[in-house]
Amino acid sequence: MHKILERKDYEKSSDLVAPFLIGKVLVKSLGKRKLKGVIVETEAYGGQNDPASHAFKGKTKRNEVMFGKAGYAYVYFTYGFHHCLNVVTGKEGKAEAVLIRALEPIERIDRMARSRGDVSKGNLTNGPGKICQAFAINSRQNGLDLTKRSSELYIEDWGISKSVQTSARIGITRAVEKKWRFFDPSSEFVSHRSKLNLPQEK
DNA sequence: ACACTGATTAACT
DNA sequence: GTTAATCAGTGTG
Repeated sequence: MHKILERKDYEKSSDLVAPFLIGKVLVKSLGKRKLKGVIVETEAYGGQNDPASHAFKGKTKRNEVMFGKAGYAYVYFTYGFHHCLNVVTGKEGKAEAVLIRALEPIERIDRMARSRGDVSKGNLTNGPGKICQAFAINSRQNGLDLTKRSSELYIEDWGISKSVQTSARIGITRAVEKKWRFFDPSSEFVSHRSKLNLPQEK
């Protein structure tokens, strides 16, 4: 049995938790089965001191989960279409979170493809909105405790080691100078792959 | 490979 | 009324 991440793993600041989550395994129950994927891309968001964070302007109905304890899921709906999955980090009240941006699918890939409309494997989970569609994550999972194995959503440590590179965060208009995006440069499942400016590889 | 755009909704100002 | 931590499709080179 793989080790499930505990509360204390999430209680550090988001810029530490974000790279820590690279190589960890996201598990989502769907019926009797479990969908699994290795996290290959994350972004850190600060609280009221980060202009790019949803929490920047204080607590609202939408972001209230961010102001709670670490280790809970913050799922938000955006652009009229998409959900995005975050994990609350840091001390209670600081409203920090880590956005899960991309995964490498490893279990129940067929089920993910069905949810996604049978796109190619490389396009199943290479973006935050795509992950939620493939894993059937929506606002019902907002506020879930990720530190219990009985939860329908949690993260495990399989001891997978990955290299981690940083860059500016994607899709934001403020605080663009912060290098708070973390990803595995060798993974084909990272989002915006063609814009990465990486050395050639297959 | 790149730039641009429309889709569609909840929550915010 | 405006905005948004996105995506898929289209057109161009």
